[in-house]
Amino acid sequence: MASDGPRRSGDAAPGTGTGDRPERARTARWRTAADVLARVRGEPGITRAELARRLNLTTGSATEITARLRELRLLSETPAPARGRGRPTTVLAPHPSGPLVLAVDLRQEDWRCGLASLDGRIHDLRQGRHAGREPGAVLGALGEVVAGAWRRHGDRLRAVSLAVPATVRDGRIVQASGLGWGPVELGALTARSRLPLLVGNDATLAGVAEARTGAAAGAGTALHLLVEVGVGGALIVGGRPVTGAGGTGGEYGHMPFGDRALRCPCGARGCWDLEVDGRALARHLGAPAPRDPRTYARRVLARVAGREAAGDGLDDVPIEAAARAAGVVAGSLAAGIAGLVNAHAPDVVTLGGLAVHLRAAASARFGAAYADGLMSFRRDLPPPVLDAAYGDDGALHGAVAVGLDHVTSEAALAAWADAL
Amino acid sequence: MASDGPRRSGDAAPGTGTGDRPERARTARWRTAADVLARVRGEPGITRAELARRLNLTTGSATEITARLRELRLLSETPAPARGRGRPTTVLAPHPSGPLVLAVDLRQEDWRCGLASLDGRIHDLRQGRHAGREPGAVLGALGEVVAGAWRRHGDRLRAVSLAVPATVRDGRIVQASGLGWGPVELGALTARSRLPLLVGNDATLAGVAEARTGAAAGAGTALHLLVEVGVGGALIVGGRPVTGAGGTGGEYGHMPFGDRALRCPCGARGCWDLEVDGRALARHLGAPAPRDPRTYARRVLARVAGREAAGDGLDDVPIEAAARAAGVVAGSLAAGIAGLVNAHAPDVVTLGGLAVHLRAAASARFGAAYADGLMSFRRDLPPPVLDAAYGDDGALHGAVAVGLDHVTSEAALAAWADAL
DNA sequence: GGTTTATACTCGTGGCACGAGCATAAGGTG
DNA sequence: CACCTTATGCTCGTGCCACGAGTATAAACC
Repeated sequence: MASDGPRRSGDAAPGTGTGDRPERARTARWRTAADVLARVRGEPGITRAELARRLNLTTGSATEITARLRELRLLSETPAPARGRGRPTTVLAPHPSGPLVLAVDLRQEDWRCGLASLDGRIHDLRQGRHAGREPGAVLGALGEVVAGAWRRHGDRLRAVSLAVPATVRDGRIVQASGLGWGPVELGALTARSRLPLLVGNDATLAGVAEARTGAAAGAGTALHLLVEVGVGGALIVGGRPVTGAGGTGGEYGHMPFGDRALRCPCGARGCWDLEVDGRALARHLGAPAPRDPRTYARRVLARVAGREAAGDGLDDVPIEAAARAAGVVAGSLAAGIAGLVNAHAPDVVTLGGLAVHLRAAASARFGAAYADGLMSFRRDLPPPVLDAAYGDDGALHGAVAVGLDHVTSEAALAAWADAL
Repeated sequence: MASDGPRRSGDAAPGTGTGDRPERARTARWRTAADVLARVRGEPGITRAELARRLNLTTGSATEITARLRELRLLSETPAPARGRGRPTTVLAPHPSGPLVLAVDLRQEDWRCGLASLDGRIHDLRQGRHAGREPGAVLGALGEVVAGAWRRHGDRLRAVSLAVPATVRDGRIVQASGLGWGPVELGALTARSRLPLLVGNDATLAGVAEARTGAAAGAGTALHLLVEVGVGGALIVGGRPVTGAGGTGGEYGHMPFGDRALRCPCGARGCWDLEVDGRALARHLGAPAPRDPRTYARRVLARVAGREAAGDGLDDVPIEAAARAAGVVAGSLAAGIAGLVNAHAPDVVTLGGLAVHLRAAASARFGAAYADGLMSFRRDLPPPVLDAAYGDDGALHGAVAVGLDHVTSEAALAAWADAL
């Protein structure tokens, strides 16, 4: 098969060769090691004995492989607290001088970054506000962040993983309406350090985080939907997002679930986007289109929740009207979700951003519209719709996850070992 | 456990160990063999030298592995036609006494089946009409087919792969509206032979066939849509369909792209289903709902194409009206497809069944609605929409593909070798 | 202090792919 | 027709990995 989405190396696609040297065995050899590291990440604090059971390793193999990984500065072992009889085992943890991933979450107003070790824990969290909105200024600041981490950690830093509030194609930004950006190249961020740069959409990465270790943990197929201005999201299968050609998928807000008479800024018609955010609330309230639909929506929903703020500019909006509008919008959201559930049959649906508040503001209406939109055979056991566990931190944790996937791939482990 | 980490060749369940013995190495050992067989299937008639290049094998490894696979009755080698200088190589083909898969396509009026060898070629194609519509009668006949193949081929038969025009959950039919069936167990088909039984939706499997070796061959992400009564389909990523929990996904026809006022027999509202098939054509023509929407639609579209058949019961329908109705319906189909393309960003879209004729009957309207529904950044290079290459044979070929995936899995190869 | 239990360690074995060198079967050339 | 060129196949020693069986160890239990 041709090159495509899930870029990583040790992948599905019984396709053509990797194109590299005859180094087939060189990477294949790391298969078990990669599995071990994945397990350590999935269950931080796992003991060696437990690991061996999970992976069906004999004790001999476990001894060998942990020794190897310790030697390679990938894992460290510390005595585990005794539990009952038997010889004490050890807890597996990332090695203190093992590989690191720099995860960066670029947001509309600011950025955040953190260094992640192999267990997925984030250290050294930093943040900063954008000085200006221009791509050059923002990327300059991020470039400094990358350079700083590279200076401090040298070869321990193995990848940079970036979450952006934008449509991403082949590692480049196609458009970021929230930032007011058109196409932006990102390669400069790691040009000097030559680190692998992984770029993903923020909603997609938040979905990855939820599916791996968040509210949808354990789900084979999970659907994450993030509402802010419009709807973004991702379908995550086996922990990997389905992002399509070039990674531009996940634009769920541009399915025609809405009024065909409305033209969306994206260029299409009837987009779901227009039915579920602040713009929709304003329409239903007879107000003009808000300049900042996100803040506007939060204010309206706060009003519904009885937390009216003075000077929110909504003094003339009665609570009943706000509640009605929220109900309609929550219904549109739920109906669309039901359609997506019909099509994709996720085990769980997770909600992020405004969607959480929208549902809370009109939960009965939401639940009714959800049930009403499901095919009847799905109603016996409909996929639960859960609030995101990571809140606003999903994108950063998702970036960590994707970065570590890369670093613990067979090829990357082989490279790490080669470098001693 | 949170599905996570780099997922290897295996399958879904990224979770705990396989649950089997410590037979980790026993199956892992077959990784390269599985890759070789996958390649032989992907490129029937491939030579040994070409294979080695594709998989980055040294000539020594190629010698060893082909010898092993020949010994195991998985592959056979025949001299390849010489091409230029150099020592002649051999063509790899399935072994004459290698494993076989029985693929069965259960359709509304009849069934078809064939035996497939490792290269995916179908031998010994048979078919039969259903004597009665009752599940018992139909499954009885299919049981005979399975038993017959098992008698004839014994242990060479390694799996039965079944395509059904139904919603499938965990290998069972949930409902098959075309057949008028409710839930149906299928395990009895292979209870005696104890063969693995793989069950899939027909539209999903047709999509698999198109994505592997049909019109979408080479696509990393492909979307297949089949219109008959309503719309079925599948998103295929890396050759594997995204079928969700229990395999019930792919019900694209039940996304609310349509008129929210219309209640669908499925229980939901506004289903796309209702906008794109014979029922929609009848509505737009002011005719009562047809009893057999599929035949009705074919007749209307034949009329549009100028192939009016006497006695088709449409004598009072002017061609212009039929063309108008077809245009509206083709537009609805295209608009929905555009929405799905926005959400999933496939490399290619393939059409099956009525969808092909619908588009042909109103190609301008279809093309316009498709473009109009795309996000503007997708319009530069929109995914091509192609007619299915396999026509009505997609489901059977897809069943073959899935069956062979199973048979050439590492675990199945280990089992085949153990049985000598 | 002895027993039980769970786990770790040692070591010989088999399997696989590799790499280097040699062998072979064609086409091309004079 | 002898000889060269080219592409490929074959042999064999090597390194690496996980296995399995047996042995050793460190705790809790009695």
